Amino acid sequence: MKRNKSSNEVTIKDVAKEAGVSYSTVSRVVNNKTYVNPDTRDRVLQAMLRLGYQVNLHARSLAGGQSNVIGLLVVDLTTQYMGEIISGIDDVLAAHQYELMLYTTHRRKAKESAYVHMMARGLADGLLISLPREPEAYLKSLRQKGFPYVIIDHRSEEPSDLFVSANNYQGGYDATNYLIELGHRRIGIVTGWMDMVSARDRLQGYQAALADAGLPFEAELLFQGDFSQPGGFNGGTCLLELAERPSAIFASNDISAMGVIEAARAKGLQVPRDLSVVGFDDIPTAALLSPQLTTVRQPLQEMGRSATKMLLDLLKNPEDTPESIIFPTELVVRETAVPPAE
Amino acid sequence: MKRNKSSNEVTIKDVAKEAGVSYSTVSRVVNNKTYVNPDTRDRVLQAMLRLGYQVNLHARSLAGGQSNVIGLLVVDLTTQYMGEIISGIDDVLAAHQYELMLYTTHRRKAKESAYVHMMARGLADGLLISLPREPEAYLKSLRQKGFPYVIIDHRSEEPSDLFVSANNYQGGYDATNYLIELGHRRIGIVTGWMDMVSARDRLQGYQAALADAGLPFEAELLFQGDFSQPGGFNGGTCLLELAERPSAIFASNDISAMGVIEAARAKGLQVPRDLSVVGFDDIPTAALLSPQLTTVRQPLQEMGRSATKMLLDLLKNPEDTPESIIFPTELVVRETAVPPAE
DNA sequence: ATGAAAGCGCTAACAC
DNA sequence: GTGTTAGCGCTTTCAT
Repeated sequence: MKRNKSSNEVTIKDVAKEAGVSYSTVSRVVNNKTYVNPDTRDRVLQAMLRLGYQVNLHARSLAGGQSNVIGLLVVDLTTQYMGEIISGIDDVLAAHQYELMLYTTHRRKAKESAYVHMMARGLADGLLISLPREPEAYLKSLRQKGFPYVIIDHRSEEPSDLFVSANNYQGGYDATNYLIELGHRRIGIVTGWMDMVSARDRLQGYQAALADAGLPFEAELLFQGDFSQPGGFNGGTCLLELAERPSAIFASNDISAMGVIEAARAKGLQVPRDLSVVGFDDIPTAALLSPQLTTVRQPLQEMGRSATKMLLDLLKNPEDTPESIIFPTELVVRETAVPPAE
Repeated sequence: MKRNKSSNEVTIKDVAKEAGVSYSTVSRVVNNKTYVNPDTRDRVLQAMLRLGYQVNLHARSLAGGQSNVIGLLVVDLTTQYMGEIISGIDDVLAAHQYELMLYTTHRRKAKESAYVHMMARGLADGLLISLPREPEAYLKSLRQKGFPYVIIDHRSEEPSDLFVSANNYQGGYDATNYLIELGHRRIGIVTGWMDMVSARDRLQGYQAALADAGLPFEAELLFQGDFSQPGGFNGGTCLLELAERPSAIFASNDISAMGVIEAARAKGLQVPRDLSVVGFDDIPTAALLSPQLTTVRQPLQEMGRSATKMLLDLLKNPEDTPESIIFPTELVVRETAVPPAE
């Protein structure tokens, strides 16, 4: 079975013949790194146009060139959270003629590792890794190879790792502190996946704010969520069934905040009159809900953009040592948090 | 500059040496199509494991194999609409060990064509094209090559094209008819991009419903939108400034319906009391708004899944001639449309 | 059942 | 400045 896919594809050799030059000259024109006589270049360009030549990226990559593809590892594509990040990534990739190859892990650790290895095998020039679940399983081997990667939304403990993140600790602190300042004393928290640093940081911010205000941290006010709406719903339901019900809940992301609000409604409670809620992320939907969601904003698009820029920079100048970035978060005061009733 | 990327990568030859066989045998084991002696196979498998072998997809593809990559062309990644479709695509791709390569056109026609050609050049085994803007520019060449592709959400006029779509005409009809049945007589419409068949179909459904009810189609009640929230806002604003204001508006997708609602609010009007609104798509956010959006549901995930299945089927059995699918739409009655005041 | 060898299309030395 | 040539890692004949 001879390949029929590319059988009638025009290659560099066809162009060479058409232009009456050797095919390495064509390669030079295509890559335009080395100097080529303007006349020759023109002839080649003409021939390329006439024949409708297109590089074969596989061949290029195999031959030692670059693939001009960036791999992106994501847990799940369907969230607005990811949508925002990806749009940032895509912005800068498009501006630099890079392509995006997407791998969705669906939160399966095994896949995470398999994908990373595959991409690092030549498919991609560099890797963007978002929300890694078990990074140590493969990051070590990437490091050994010197394969470039940047982690998004994960404050890596490994000093040599490059990452872009938001200040989750401060965000958690601010959210909680805002509720405290409004007068709340019993403040519940619905956390995210606790195997993620960002989720832990938000929790620690919550605890620190409590401590700074002289408020006790009570285990019964903590519900381990999973950054999902059902998770938020369950969390909200549990917390609201407590004998001494919290007057406010800090949900570790907007989606779970929406779940919490749903739970409150299911119990006949009104938000914010009977329960104040603060989320995290500030996804586009947050402003569209009614009441509009008070939340902590992290600059997701910007994080995607920065991570991508860092990676491309690394690709261009392997000697560079860019610095990881931690973006500040910002409390966005809207309608779901008010002083407690009494 | 010798490639450093793959310098220390283990290849098929390393495995061959380790296992004491020729490297074509290793290839056979890897692809396990031809028969290989069980013992030999075992030895090779062991060696692969020991060495941590991973195929180089570029080499495979170059040598005439498949890339196991599906290309997806999208206008814009950030919408929930796309998110839903992609998640459907991703579902079935993951189940079949295919990878997803994403190309975002940002609505630039030129990019659309360039990308398609590039992918068809070997990067991808098949193409999924969503919301094409100017398909005729490149579909012809794909057809000539016999390169497999499926179009998503575009009812192609070309009989040989394979597509998956929803019944946009019926959806538009149902939405409008529902408003008519509620008692509305002046019903505005905010359309989508009119170069898209689906947008035109929705409009025609609207017109047909009007006609069937003996209602005139008035040009001033039509606003050409662009499927965006600002577009919906502008449309809503214009329509609500009409001397004789419509009592209901059919927005051609949920996002622009949200814009229409925003416009109504900006004018001090309440939805649905002063204005009924019906959207299209039923994106997840539609149910989260308050009031909840009445809309026409199209099964986006399912559309993504079906298209992908069709494509993979085509890849497996090139002789197959699957049929294009038009999914039924479904009116989802929620809270934004009620009988007109009076 | 397995080995040998010819490319796939391209890049990057190396000559001239 | 341009041509020649040796691979990149793999699949696939063609032998044996």
